[in-house]
Amino acid sequence: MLKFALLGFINYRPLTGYQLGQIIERSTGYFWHAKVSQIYITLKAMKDEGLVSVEIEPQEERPDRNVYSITPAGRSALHSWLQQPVTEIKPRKDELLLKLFFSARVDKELLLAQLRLLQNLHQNQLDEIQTQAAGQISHFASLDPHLKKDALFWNATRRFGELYEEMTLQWLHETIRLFEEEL
Amino acid sequence: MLKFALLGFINYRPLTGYQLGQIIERSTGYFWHAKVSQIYITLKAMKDEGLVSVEIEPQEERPDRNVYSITPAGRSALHSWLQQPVTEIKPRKDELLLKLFFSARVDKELLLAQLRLLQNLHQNQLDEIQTQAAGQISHFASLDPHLKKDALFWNATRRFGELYEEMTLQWLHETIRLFEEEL
DNA sequence: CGCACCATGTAATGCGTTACATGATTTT
DNA sequence: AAAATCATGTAACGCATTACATGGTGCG
Repeated sequence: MLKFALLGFINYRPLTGYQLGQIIERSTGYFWHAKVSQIYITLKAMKDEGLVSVEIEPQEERPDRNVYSITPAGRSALHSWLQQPVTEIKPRKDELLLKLFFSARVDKELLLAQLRLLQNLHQNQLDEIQTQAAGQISHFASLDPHLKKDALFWNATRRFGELYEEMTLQWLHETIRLFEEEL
Repeated sequence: MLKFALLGFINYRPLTGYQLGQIIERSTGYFWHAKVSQIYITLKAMKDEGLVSVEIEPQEERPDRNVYSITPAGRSALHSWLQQPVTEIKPRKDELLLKLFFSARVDKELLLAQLRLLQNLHQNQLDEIQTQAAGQISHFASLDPHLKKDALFWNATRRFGELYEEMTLQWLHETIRLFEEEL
């Protein structure tokens, strides 16, 4: 899966593993992520599969940069992946909900403190999505008129993140009130 | 992590790996899941750690049942895990959003068909959470008056699932309209 | 007749994380 | 003086999936 995320970005322009790490963190961060170490491993596998080609840019005083470009095979793999519909809901894993599920015997105040801390975290996340992420999208869209349509899609995913955080905040609010009253 | 999910359920009563698979599927399904094969592996590791003990119930005509019970060490591990707060938002991975992010050049009708299919899936999921899951909770709560408080927590996690599905349906609705008008 | 259920498990593979290693440059 | 940035990678470990293997019971 990470393979296709990398392919998607390299399809815009040639990139190094390091750059991919930064781009993913700043753009798809709230619905897709990867550690740089894993990106390096995956890129190497993609090269062996023929999906990308590498060009080594020698540098002085720093390790050489490995710049990856998409190949025709890579482009066709990306396209056929994009064509394939998502036909089922992939189950998620949420550590907080798992913990909460079994928390009937945990101290009430500890629990409430924990939920209030999460309110802060999610409020910050929401703010970032509404300002930084939105700004990022309009910035990149302005670089090239061909990216106008792409920006529409980037924004649709950003919008999901926004709604998700708002929903989570609402749930936290509800749950805190419930626990305050019923425990 | 799965370790604690299993521990949490075994803490209610002794269970086999097979039963755990069913229980997880029916109760925590929308925020935590596991394949039975992985459950067997994890239970064995937990036994070696001393968190659970096994009793083998011989059966005729069927494989013997391995019934796992929680040990004092297991109980203390569960408690200390429950005490530890979740202090950061674990990044999620959403295949649909990843695909959508790069879908600017995908055929409009294909895309809309795909999103409408997802509307169905999420509507079904919402229905299940509102009927089957809610019923499951009140059923188990009625078995033992000691579980009243637990039911409050089970329901809080169920409520998250409900809000999540409602939010997703809203986003799908929004996104479909946007694409119908702007593409 | 075939499928689902009960009940356990192993082997191969893939994906991901954490920690480690190197080392100069720029910013705080 | 310390931390972050640039830039790559390996090794060990943990967790998850898929496929395979066994084999009786009960339902439509």
